[in-house]
Formats: sequence, C-alpha cells, structure tokens
Amino acid sequence: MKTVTEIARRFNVSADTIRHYTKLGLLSPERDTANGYRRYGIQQERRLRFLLSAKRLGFSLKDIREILDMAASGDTPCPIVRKLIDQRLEAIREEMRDAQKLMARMESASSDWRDLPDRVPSGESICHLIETWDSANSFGDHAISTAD
Amino acid sequence: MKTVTEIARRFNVSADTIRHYTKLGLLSPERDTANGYRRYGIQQERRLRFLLSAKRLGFSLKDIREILDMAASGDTPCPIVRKLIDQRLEAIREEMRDAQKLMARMESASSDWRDLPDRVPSGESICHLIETWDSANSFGDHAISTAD
DNA sequence: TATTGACCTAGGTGTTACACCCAGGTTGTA
DNA sequence: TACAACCTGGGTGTAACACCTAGGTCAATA
Repeated sequence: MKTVTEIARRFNVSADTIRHYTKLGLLSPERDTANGYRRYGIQQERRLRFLLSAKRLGFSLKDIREILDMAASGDTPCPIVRKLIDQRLEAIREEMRDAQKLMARMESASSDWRDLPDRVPSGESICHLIETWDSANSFGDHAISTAD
Repeated sequence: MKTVTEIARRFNVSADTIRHYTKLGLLSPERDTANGYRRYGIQQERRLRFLLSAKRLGFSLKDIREILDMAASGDTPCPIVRKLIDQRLEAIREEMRDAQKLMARMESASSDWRDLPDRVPSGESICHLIETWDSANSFGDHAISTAD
C-alpha cells in the first residue's frame, strides 16, 4: 500500500497529479483510518497504469473515465475505445492541419521581416510588420473595413 | 461609433469576444453616457484589426498586450515582435513534433486493433486493447511495476 | 401606446489537466 | 526534541473565450 508520493514516484508523475486523478474519481485509494492518508493498493496501481497508457494514446481524462466506468459495469469497453480513438484521431488531424497552416504563416512572416526595418508606431500604425504582412496576406478573413 | 454587436459583425467575431478583449484592456471603447453602452470608434477598430492580425500570426493575447503597451508608450514594438514570433515558432515546432508522435501512436494502435476481438474486463484487465498495446510499445516511460 | 425582438449591462460558471500555495497535522530519524 | 519530508483539504491560476442569468434599453410595429 503506497502513499501519494510513493505511487507518484513509481509512475513518474507528480503527487499532485495523483491527487487530481483521485479527486476526479479515476483512482479510489483506501484511507488510513489513523491519519486519513490515501493508500494505493495493487488494484489502484493497475488503474493508474491503465490510465497513463490511455493518456499516452491520446485519450482525455473524460474518455478514460468513460472507459473505466464501462469496465466497472462489466461491459467490454473495446467498442467505445475504438470509437474514441478514431474520433480523437480525426480531431488531431484537423488541429495539425491548422497548426501547419499557422506555422507556414509564421515562418513566412518571420523570414519576410528579416529585411524590414523597425519603425516607431504612429496614430495610423501600431506595428507595420504585422499590419503590412496581414494586408498582403488577407484572404477576406476578418473583413476589410474601408473607413467609415 | 459601433456597439459591441456591430463591431463584432464587422470583424466576424462574437460579441462575447469583443467584450472579452475589452475586459482585458486590449480595447478601450468610449461609453455612452446615457446607457453605459460600449462605443467603438475608428481607433478601436484599428486596434481590433491589429489584434486579429496578430492572432492570425500566432501571437497570444498576452503577447499582443505587450506589443500594444509598447506601441502606446511610443517605442517601436518591432524587436519584441520579432522575438515573440520566433519563440512561438520554436514552441509550435515542438508541439507539432509531439503531436506527430502521438498521431503515429494512435494510428498504429487503431489499425492494430482492427484485427483484435473485444473482450470483457476482468480483475486483471480493464481493456486489453490498450494494455496490450502499451506493454508492446513501452519505452520505459511510466515505470514497469513488477508487482509488489 | 403597448408589445415585441434584438440589443445592452455586469458578473458568474465551465472548459483541460494539472501546478502551486496555504495552514496545519504526521512521521521518521538523528 | 528538533527537523525534514511527508500528509490533509481547499483555494487559485492557466488560455481564450462560450454560455447563462437577471434586468435594463431601443426601434419598429400593431
């Protein structure tokens, strides 16, 4: 039976993380009746190992809770596990696409800016680097307000 | 002079977003003395346009505040703009690397699982898909607890 | 003129997965 | 007995909003 710090060290996470999972009900340690300390047995170690494995596979704590609940009720969680990972995969693919576009924009801007001088701001302009970049690369994203 | 909803529509963001930026001090509209409504003039439109441009370039609101403050004090924000974008770029590159590894793990798992059957959980196992996958792919990440 | 419907206000909560801090009690060791 | 290292519950902070509540405002319509 391990304390918070002990199990945390064993699994290479912080004690706060263990307390967090416990607070969320993902771990259910026994309590030392004398002092109220959390005591994690072998079952809880198994749960934690499972939890960390699932996390490494991209499952959120919410996903994991769902899986754990399902397993606790005796049903096979495999179908939702398959579903959840495919959903997450799709979501991540899209995030990656967005992130790649963003990166491309940033890289283009950063390199374009190497040859441009610094300028002090004016009433019309805050930072010409950004403003110039944006008006040169505006795809009708946030409307072009042509004065009032 | 536009109200929250008007300027929001013009720039294709939500009214809540405008209120949010205003609460953070990134926008400073005047107030209608009669009813307390926020009123955004041309200067604020410029700020908002700048803000959205900077966001499109990967700057955080915190970054943007820094840039705006700098410009307000009359100094050229260009040097920090260059610095911030390069920092973010590095951070994003690393996130992308991590995300790619995660995606690869997820894809490998998802495809490996296509040929595996579902199983009901036991005292030893919660979801064999995840557990089997992890023990087959464990690089000494979260320690291997060999019983107690 | 009374009633809509669309708008406005401030302020609070929820999202994700923890990290960090506080005040105070516990345990083991030198 | 003093000290370090641990434990407890509970609160705050993070990023960038979305959503909701309760109540006031405004313009147009019936």
